Amino acid sequence: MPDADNNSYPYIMGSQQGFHFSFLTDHNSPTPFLYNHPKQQPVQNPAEIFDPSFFHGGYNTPSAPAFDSSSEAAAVFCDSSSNNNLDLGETSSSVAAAQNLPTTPNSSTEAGVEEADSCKSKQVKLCEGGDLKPKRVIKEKKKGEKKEREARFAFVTKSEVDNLEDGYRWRKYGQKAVKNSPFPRSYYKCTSQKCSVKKLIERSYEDSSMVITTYLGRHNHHSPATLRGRANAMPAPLQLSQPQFGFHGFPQNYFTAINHHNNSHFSQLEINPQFLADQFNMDSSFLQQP
DNA sequence: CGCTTTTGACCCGCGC
DNA sequence: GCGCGGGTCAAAAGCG
Repeated sequence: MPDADNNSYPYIMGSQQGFHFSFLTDHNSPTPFLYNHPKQQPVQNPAEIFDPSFFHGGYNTPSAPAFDSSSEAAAVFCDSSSNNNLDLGETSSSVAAAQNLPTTPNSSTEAGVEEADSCKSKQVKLCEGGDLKPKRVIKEKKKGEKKEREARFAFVTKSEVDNLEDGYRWRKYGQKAVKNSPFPRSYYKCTSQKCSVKKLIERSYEDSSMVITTYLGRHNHHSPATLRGRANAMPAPLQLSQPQFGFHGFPQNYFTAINHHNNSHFSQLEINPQFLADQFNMDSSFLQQP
């Protein structure tokens, strides 16, 4: 990994039909293209993390509102798994770091706790009243049991639309102020039953025209858009052959670690042009290094 | 009426 | 131990 202080971002860019991509990930990983925080365990299955199916409905859908010919899209990988906690913030902070975004404290705690709630105590999770349902069910967590970190994938898109059409249906379940950013982060879950994929969306503090989208987990079902045949609404999502990507190992030779970001948490990766071309139905000749 | 969004409270890991 | 910050829950409100 030469040139540890190379701060250029992105390293690899590609463009076609008005779209521009860039890729980035962590460097502290046994496998170059995996995000891996120094405190986290190595990722076991790279294929679980890099799931190109996340591109569905995105980069090859120039007629979709968020990806019309006037918009640009930059992609960022920021993947991880096998962590003992679910630190979603890691992703966005990583992305922010990748973009050299400054950080400031948010005001999540300035909202007072004036309301008289008998559930105030963190130890007492039940509301008053014997037969009342618990206000929040605390899942039993075995001691020493490590929570699997979900596969994650993030990219940055230049768009006026926050929630980009990706062919899946999402239900918003939260919104939080982001440290040092005037823009909140929205939390979405896939509405499909038994699918626990989540999506985080926030707008870049540095460039408000850029939307940072982070996916966590893998869909265990097909895109509803695909099933419903929305060819008229938008071009068919990129179809990727599962045997190549999903569960049988990722073709590592598609990537080459080049260097890592100056914050020492990132690697910048060279992506095999042919691979990218294959995935985006592009002519590999368009790929170029900045 | 059912689904989604909003929003404040709660949970929890981490750094100090 | 405490506070911060990120993530999640769930009741209420909104909407088609």
